[in-house]
Amino acid sequence: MHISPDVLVEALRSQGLRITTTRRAVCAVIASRHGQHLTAATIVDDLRSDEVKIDQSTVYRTLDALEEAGLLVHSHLGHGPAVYHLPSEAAHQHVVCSECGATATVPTDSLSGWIGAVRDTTGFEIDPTHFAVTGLCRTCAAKR
Amino acid sequence: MHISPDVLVEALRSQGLRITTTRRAVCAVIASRHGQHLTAATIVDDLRSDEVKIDQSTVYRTLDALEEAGLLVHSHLGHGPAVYHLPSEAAHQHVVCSECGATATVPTDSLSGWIGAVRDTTGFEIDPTHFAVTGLCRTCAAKR
DNA sequence: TTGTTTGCAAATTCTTTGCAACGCG
DNA sequence: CGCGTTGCAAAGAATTTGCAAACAA
Repeated sequence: MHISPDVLVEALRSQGLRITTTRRAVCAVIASRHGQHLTAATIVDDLRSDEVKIDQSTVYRTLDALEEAGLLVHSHLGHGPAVYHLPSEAAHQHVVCSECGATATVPTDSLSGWIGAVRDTTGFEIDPTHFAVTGLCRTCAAKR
Repeated sequence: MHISPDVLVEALRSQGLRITTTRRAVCAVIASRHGQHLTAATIVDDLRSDEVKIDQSTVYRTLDALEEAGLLVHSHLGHGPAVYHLPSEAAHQHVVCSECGATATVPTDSLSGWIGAVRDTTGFEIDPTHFAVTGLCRTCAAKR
């Protein structure tokens, strides 16, 4: 249930990218908060409160680099910022309450039948993890 | 396969809202382009080229009013602006190609099994139409 | 008249980009 | 040293908001 920042750093290196202090720092945050819904802003705040000086554009660029290296994926939970996580945790579909913002996840494989049907009828190869679906959580649905 | 602008206008009236020239104009565009993927910007452009002077903020506010009246729904096709359509056409799920932006739709009822499973396991009542799912269209998938 | 709407401009939110200075390899 | 990276500031895209003037009821 833990990942070492080094894995991320090494992957950057193997892509021919330079290992800088800021990239190390971003990798450290991702590793330490592994499993959480990380946003670019969260990372910036985390680092700044750790007295690391970093610009948000650098964070976005580092996140992009990690994503191109296949070490990170992001998804969009309704409105608001994109969330990043390790691909190993990505085999789930995000479900967000449009009323209160609560989130839940369901295993993506429960959608495999539907994905196959879409492929057959439209030719689209669906990646259900990139965007969340919205709905109402139990509490908000009850209020209606 | 046609809707009269009057239906929309009357619905606004029955909500206690005032019928103004601009609201009529927005309703007219929605009615005339019924079936298409309408964005706020499209409506503004349409009206302006029809020599109707209207501000985008007014369009957004009118769209909100129509949506609250239950006459319109919007969904998010990946990045980019929200698209609006009549609820009668809403019983479909949007599928967008993350590479080229091509869209397809699939009937929502093909997802009903999954929606039921999500309700049972998480308590969430999913509205699959509000956000599109992304993937690769046949052409872009073939390029990989 | 009076409370609702409108237009305009400015603010917001999230993300990207141009560019000169910086620092890894 | 040279080119990839960074910080900064500004640009962008989509949408929202504050406010005084305009207008429907």
